[in-house]
Amino acid sequence: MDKPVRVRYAPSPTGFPHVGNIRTALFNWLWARHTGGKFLVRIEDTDTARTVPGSLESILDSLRWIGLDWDEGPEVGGPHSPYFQSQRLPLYHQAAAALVKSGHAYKCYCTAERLEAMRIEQQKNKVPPGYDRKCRSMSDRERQEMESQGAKSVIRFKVPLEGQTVFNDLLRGEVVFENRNLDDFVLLKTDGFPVYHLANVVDDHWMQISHVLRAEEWLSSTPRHILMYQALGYEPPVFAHMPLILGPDRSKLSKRHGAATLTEYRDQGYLPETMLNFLALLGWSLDEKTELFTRQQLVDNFSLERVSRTAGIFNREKLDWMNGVYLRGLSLDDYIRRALPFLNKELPPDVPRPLDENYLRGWIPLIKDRARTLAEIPQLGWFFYQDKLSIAPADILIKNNQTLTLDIYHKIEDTLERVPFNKDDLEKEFRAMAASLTLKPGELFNSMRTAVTGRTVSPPLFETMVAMGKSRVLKRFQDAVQKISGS
RNA sequence: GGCGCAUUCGUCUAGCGGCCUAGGACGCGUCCCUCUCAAGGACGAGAUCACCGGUUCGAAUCCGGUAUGCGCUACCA
Repeated sequence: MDKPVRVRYAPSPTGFPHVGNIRTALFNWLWARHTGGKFLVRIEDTDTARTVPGSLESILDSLRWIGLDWDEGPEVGGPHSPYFQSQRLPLYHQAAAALVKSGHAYKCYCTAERLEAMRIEQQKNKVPPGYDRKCRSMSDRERQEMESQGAKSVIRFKVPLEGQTVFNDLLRGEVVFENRNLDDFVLLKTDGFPVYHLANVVDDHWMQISHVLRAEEWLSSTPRHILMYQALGYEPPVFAHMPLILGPDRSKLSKRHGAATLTEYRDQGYLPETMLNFLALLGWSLDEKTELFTRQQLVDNFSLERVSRTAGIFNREKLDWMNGVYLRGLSLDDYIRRALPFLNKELPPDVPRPLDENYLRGWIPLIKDRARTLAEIPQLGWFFYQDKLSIAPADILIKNNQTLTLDIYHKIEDTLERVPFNKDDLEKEFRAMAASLTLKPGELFNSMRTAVTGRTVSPPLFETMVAMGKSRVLKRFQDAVQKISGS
């Protein structure tokens, strides 16, 4: 009885997809994979004026990056090719012609200027805006007249003047619209391209879409679509309107909200598995506690019934936390492989490329648990490469005493020469030194940390020293002695 | 303005009539661990469930209204 599940992600190439767009794609994909149905991608490129170069690639890249593979669509084709609306124009023309013929639509000759003037007038008079249906009641003679003058026309849908349009939203239940609140919207523009509503309905029909899972912003236009399905004699799909993702200011996510596109998150060092997990959880939940999901667990457990109805704000802090969790869970090899692009880009340019792999394998484990994004890794490991350190005297002087510190640093240098250069021996030796100097370990270690790393915050001191290598460490202490003397 | 959708800790959410003196997570605070920072562990602050009525023995959960927020209101999608 139930039709096979066929869902689609239908972006328009008018900009780079943000997390809200991709979340919609994700829910469609999850529903298809969960049910064993098909996931299609269809490009709604009917607005030639607003098409943004590069956005198609960005859309497909985003999908690929988080692993949403499509069964039909661009690049892979499919039984309903082509999957670009700009290449399916005859279908829309046929549908529009059929609607005109059956009396469900009509040609409208109103000019943009008249429409504009009408809107201004409506605003002035505080009348609900909308097309005034001037051309709806034209006689055949008047139409012939316009045609013979070569007047440009659009095709508008003839919305019933009364009655209600009712549909059942899977998430929101029954939604009722009064037809009198709808105006006669445009189906086909003067340039011969369809408007979203027409193209969308026609394609969803021919592509046998079973469920339309789209953002809530479309809820208000759904009655138009239902009316078209009825007029065309198509069977409507199941509708489910997903909650919006809001920016920090609680308005619909848009360009204004900064790093909102998915590829920007990639460039900022977030892992695709983080984004997949996080986006899934923004608007969907399994139970009261589970937060971490593998791709397979999401596929297994996803259900439309558990999709939230309320719009949510994208919580960057939680994203950071989750990315840290995933980062820490990576194997060292995987971690290095993913960090490499960021290291190559951000580490000092005078460090030879390719980066020495042994050296990497030495220090990366020390910062592995400390980074929350891949982009932080070069920052955290910077001092493993940068030999010229700038050091504030206050951070290196012990008991704020130059002579004492100098004295201790000479001892440190002696010790370093003498002791086996491994973590345990170094720690044992320097703890003993601190004790013999009646210093707390921290007093000595923090000063040394500054000498070695140029920072007051670093991974554990002796492991850092070992990873860095004896000669480099000795050099840094020599430099430090110079600095202390000169301070 | 009209129409629609929504409303539980700062944020994401659990809850689908009694298990709720409302649970989890992020963030925040305190403590433990500790050479610093993380990570980890423990504890804690934080929501009169938007408000007002109603239904019911009993309501965060059902109904009505109000308020607020958001969305739509193009020859954009």
